[in-house]
Amino acid sequence: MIIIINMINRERKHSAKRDAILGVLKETDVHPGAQWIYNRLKPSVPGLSLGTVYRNLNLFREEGLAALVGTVNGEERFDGVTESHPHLVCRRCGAVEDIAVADPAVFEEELASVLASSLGEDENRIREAKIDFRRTLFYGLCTNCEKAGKETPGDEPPRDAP
Amino acid sequence: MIIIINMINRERKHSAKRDAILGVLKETDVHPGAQWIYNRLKPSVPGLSLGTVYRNLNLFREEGLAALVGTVNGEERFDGVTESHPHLVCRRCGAVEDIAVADPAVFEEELASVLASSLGEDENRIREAKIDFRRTLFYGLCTNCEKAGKETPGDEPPRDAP
DNA sequence: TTCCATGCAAATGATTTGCAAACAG
DNA sequence: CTGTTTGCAAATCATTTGCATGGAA
Repeated sequence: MIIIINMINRERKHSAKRDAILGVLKETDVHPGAQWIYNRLKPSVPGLSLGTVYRNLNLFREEGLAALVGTVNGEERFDGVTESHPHLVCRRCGAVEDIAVADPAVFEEELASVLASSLGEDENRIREAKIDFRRTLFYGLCTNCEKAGKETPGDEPPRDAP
Repeated sequence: MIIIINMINRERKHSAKRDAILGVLKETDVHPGAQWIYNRLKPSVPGLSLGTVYRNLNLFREEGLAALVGTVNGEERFDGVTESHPHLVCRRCGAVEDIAVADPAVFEEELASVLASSLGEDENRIREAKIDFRRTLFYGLCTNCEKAGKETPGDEPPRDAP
């Protein structure tokens, strides 16, 4: 006899604020953190609170509607595009950019096979089975900082850089 | 005429605590955070304070004696091996393991060429010049959690996982 | 009605920092 | 001596959480 105990039956209800937060995340390409989204939305959604942004971002992540790109300067940065793809983190200003690979799925496959071929065969099979997802961050200068020139001071490098 | 203004002439002085911290970091393979190092050292170095661990870890990073692997559950994890190489982050317990590739340098080269071949030629040249380093994190089950079986509950997945 | 969603503020946790004392060169 | 390193505690900063209220089904 199988007893399914539905202890946590979390039915989602509709919410305008939730929609707004997800909307911003899907529209922008800055890979924002919670505070950025909050600032962006505050004017148009007066009653909004920062805690709500945090709560919903975590919901989105659990539901697979959003992905975490990584931590930059201690702040978690999100992506409305959930398909795994590579990112560039600017070592000067901390901006996060998409790296426009032709086909993200192909890119991920090739990543996986680079890993596979770098491992011994035994270890290879072991690892293959265990790995769920990859996160590839490249560190360098974003397009803006590139233009500004390497000498421009002012911004500190992200403290999360290697 | 060249004038070198040595505004910040930070001469490093010798310190037993500093040595101890770096020593632990070089000896272990757990890719520890500051607290772990502190706990490890506290018995043998009674006067040690957590702030000192933080301060020295940051020094090591600036000097290239240590590298930041990434953030797991909000905690920064360090590596005494500074040569760039791939890591596995356990999605159950948050452990960080080295992935034993045959030759890290070769692996990094291949990563770079996967990226290069996924970009258009123009974009390729642009990106090549800009990227300083890569950080590749793989998420899955660490060796211990693999053995323990997928059913074992108890640990939450790292909240920094994608 | 009945839960879910939210605002608000307090709580948490990791990391940083200010300051005076201890210490290395 | 002089400047660096440290302990300690307070300060920061991002994120989470408790609780009472508002809102959706």
